[in-house]
Amino acid sequence: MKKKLSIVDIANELNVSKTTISFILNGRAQEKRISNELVERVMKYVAEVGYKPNSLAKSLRTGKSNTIGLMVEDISNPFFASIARLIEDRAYKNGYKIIYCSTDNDTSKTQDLIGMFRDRHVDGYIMAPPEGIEEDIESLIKDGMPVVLFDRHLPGVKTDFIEIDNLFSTYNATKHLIEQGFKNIAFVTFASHQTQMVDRVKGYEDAVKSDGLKSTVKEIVFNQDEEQIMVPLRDFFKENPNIDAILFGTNHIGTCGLKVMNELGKKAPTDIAVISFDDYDVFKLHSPPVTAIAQPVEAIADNVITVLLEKLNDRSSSAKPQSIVLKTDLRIRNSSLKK
Amino acid sequence: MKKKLSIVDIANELNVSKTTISFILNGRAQEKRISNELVERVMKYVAEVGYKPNSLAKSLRTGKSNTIGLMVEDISNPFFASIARLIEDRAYKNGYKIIYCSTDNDTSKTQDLIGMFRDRHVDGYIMAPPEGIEEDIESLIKDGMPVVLFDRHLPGVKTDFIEIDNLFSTYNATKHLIEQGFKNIAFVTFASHQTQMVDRVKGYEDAVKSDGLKSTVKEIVFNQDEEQIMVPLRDFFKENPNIDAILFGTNHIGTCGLKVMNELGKKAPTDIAVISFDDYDVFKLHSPPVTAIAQPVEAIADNVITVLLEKLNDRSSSAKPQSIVLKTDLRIRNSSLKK
DNA sequence: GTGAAAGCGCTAACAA
DNA sequence: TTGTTAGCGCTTTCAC
Repeated sequence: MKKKLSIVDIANELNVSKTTISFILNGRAQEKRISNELVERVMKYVAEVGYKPNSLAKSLRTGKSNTIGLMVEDISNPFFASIARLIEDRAYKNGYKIIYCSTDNDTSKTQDLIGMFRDRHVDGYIMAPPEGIEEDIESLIKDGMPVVLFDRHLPGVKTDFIEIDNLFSTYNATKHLIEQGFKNIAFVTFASHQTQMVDRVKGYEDAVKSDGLKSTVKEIVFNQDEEQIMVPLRDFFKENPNIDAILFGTNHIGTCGLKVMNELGKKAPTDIAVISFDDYDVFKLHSPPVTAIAQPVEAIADNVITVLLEKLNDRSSSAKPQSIVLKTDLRIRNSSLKK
Repeated sequence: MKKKLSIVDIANELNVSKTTISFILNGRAQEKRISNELVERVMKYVAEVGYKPNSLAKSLRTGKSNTIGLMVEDISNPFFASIARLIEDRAYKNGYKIIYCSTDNDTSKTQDLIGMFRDRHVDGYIMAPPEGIEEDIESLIKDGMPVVLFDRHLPGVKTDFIEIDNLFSTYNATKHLIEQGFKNIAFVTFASHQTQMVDRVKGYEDAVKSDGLKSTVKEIVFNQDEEQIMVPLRDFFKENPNIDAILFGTNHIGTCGLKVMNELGKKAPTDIAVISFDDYDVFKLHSPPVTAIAQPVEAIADNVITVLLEKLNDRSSSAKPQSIVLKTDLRIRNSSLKK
């Protein structure tokens, strides 16, 4: 186990002061008017011995850790997993590492996690915030930490966020079902006061109401566990035999919904037409293919990281927070077409 | 933006030396025979003002970062995403944070990433290693870093790894197809020299050979991009019209395979029987449901983190590396049953 | 039982 | 143009 070289070792070996080395390594040679010759000699030696500055020490000194904290609801959910992947790529390209964690939409867990991230001196936060976390986020912002929210935002908290047009998405999807001639359209979602969920419900309700149809909203308690979602779904189907179309509010519920429909032998679209939020392989490959509200995952990730990097590079600027709202794409497939 | 308290602030406020504070905070009060009274006073004050030691400084001093580096092939792949989720939970429970990254199975990218992790002083490494990374891993180990591999291992590199019985898995799946009466069974996989892939091919070949059947292996160049996988798959189906059963070597290929079959109007199991490695919603919900080789994801994650924590807690022990091989579960569904 | 002080490796103000 | 030096906040040896 060879000992790691420090800047002092380099300085001694080259008979130069460590300051000079530091300047050269940090690209400030020009500014400090250090001779090209020296710069070259140093760079060559550094490359040769493979010296890498200790980033911990650097962080301690500069207060920067080049780390971004990413908090999602559940990293194993395909929506968040794909966002995470894209954010990771872009972050690494810009010299940032990602520490991630799953909040499970649990407020107190998230508070702990924020504490850990803070403790780790992450430079910035990207999160899909759970309910009730407003104060913690505000305190983060007050302390000058860049925070970018996505998938939802916190009304009242002034910070940047990237989200999609949830209201229009479900409105549009519901309208599509209505146009197809379905009359008894249900919306199944997680019980939640989060903005994205509230908007999704509202979009659905606006649409059914505008056509004088009955609104049937089934709210399920948030849970990662499939069985806990499927139980109330089974009940729902039994209690509402007259439903002829259903809109699922998230990919997780959509997948569980399809499973329950399978169990019960209900076929789309003949028994019940189906649309789900989010577009994944499960929906594309299903028989029949399931109509889905596709989120622009790449654009979301791009915007998130772009906004965060902007804030990171320009800490002082207290420019007005940006709210970016992206469009979704209703991918119409057989599951929602009236025969 | 309130200034963060340091141990010195606490010491001054309490008129005690920072050493004493440090001892108390690190649970060495007893050992150092510090008066209970003082301990209490310090603890009370610390709790009151919400003082948290600067972990960066602590890491710099102790060399421990309480961070684990997790390197998977692609965090957005459901297999790795679910493993990541489980590892995350267990790591956090034990006071460790996770920094993750996706290797894309790219050797030089992985080398960079290892460099970053090393630079960040992660305490331990969990990885699904790409090919050609042997030396880097060995150098990690030589430097005393705990490394646990999973999903595959590197022959010749002496370190702990957790994997599944790949050979038996595909052997068993192939046997199942043979028992069902299929005669022209193909195996479609990524071209790779990685242990898990080699074993999967071998399991398949052993099975077909043992029954005197022809072996048809289609190797596809590794790629995350679906289209790049689907193109050779389309060719394969066209060039091999007589295939009556197919075994997909990974979930990604399996999913793409189903898509191509959809395009071409080929139905399982009547046109071609299908089995895929890994068991996910796509396969469960498919019509017909797809027979799958389910990996024990939880057991893998559990074992990985257990072994790593053991090594972390007992650095000195150069106990013989553990190789844990777990069983898979062939979940037989309609896609592989002869009508 | 407690405290002084060295030092982990680095940056940057200030000197020279 | 380069070097000296003072910390960043913490742990730990050694002395009292």
